[in-house]
Amino acid sequence: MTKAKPVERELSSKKAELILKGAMQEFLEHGYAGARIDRIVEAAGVSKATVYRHFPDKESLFTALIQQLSCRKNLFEMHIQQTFEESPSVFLNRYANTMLANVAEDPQILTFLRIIVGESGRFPELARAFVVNIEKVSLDFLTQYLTNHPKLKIADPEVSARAFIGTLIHFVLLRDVLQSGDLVPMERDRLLDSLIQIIVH
Amino acid sequence: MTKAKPVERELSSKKAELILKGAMQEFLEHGYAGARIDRIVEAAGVSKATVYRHFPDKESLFTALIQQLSCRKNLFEMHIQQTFEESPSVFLNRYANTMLANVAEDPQILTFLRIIVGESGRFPELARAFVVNIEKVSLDFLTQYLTNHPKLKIADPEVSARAFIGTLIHFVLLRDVLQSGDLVPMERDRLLDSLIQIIVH
DNA sequence: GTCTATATCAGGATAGAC
DNA sequence: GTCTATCCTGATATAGAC
Repeated sequence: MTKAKPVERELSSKKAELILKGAMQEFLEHGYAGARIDRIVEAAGVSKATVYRHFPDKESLFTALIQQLSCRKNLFEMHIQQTFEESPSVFLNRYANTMLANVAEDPQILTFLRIIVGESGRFPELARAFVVNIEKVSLDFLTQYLTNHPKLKIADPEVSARAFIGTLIHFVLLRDVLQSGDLVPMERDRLLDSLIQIIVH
Repeated sequence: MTKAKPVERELSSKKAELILKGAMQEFLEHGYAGARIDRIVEAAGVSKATVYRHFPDKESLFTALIQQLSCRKNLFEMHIQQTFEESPSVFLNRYANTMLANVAEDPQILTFLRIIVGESGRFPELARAFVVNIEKVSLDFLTQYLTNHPKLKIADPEVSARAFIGTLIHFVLLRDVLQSGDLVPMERDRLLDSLIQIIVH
């Protein structure tokens, strides 16, 4: 033990970040089986050998990328102000609109959702990371809110939270993910207003 | 015009059915890009050339198969008795349980859902066929029911139908598709009972 | 550590005999 | 209409120079 290493080594070198960045667009656009290492190489501007020096194989690169994305994408944007002085209706409306706005302004979220669901049979760990990092966080937060707000007397807040988020996810699924909003038309504001009425009584 | 053909020709020959059957397990198991024509050939017990004589290419085979499945799979089993003598709570409970039972007893439905969502970016027509044949049918039916049942006075039945089905789909998505029921636990009967309370007031 | 060059093999699709 | 045999492209992964 002559000399301590200054820093153990930052988790990913510059090249590794380039690779992950290139891999992101490739996997999101083409899915796992459809993704081509050659295109990742080209997008990242590195050689193929470098990719394989950083990641053992295609599968590892894929899971590393999606795990990272599950932490970063915040479908519901949790930094929302939560004050009990505000009426539940107003808060829930802002909460839902924030979520819908996130989806609208970041189309990558849609392809991310498609991948998570589409590959959930072959990569269940990725699906579970998504649920823990995004769905569970949202459900727990909303359950707490519905439980604790002094103006609310909700019989089963956990189910109400599920109904609220489930309806929103289903709406996004039909309209944005499956691109079928015209086949089952529903105006956003009408859905939110009526839904919130149902939830808060 | 010497003699009329006895029957114009049934839509698909025996071989075509074998091919579709083999294609079903292959596409459902591996997705579009991951599916291998060789394995379809093997499963169907025909030669590769025969496949290409019936279907121009892999994409046509895929869309033909999924379109067919969208007509056959009846997620919500529409043949439910709809009588207004029965209370809404009982009916909705049976309706939801029928849907959940369908999912439980036919695991192919799950892989079917994964494919529809996963490939909805590249094959939007398939997603739209699914929405028309399954989602829209269910939403319209339930909207009618909630509108017309004499015991119900629902402010916005269309939204209530969306909330009901959306919550169920979301439940199936988390528990069965994403295989994360243990991460966000929720007992089925509790969800149904509380949800129905919310919907029918 | 990174590149160039290549091994190895499997994919979708087709030609031509029968 | 169906099969056998094959073409050609492009995939993942690695060897070896620098």
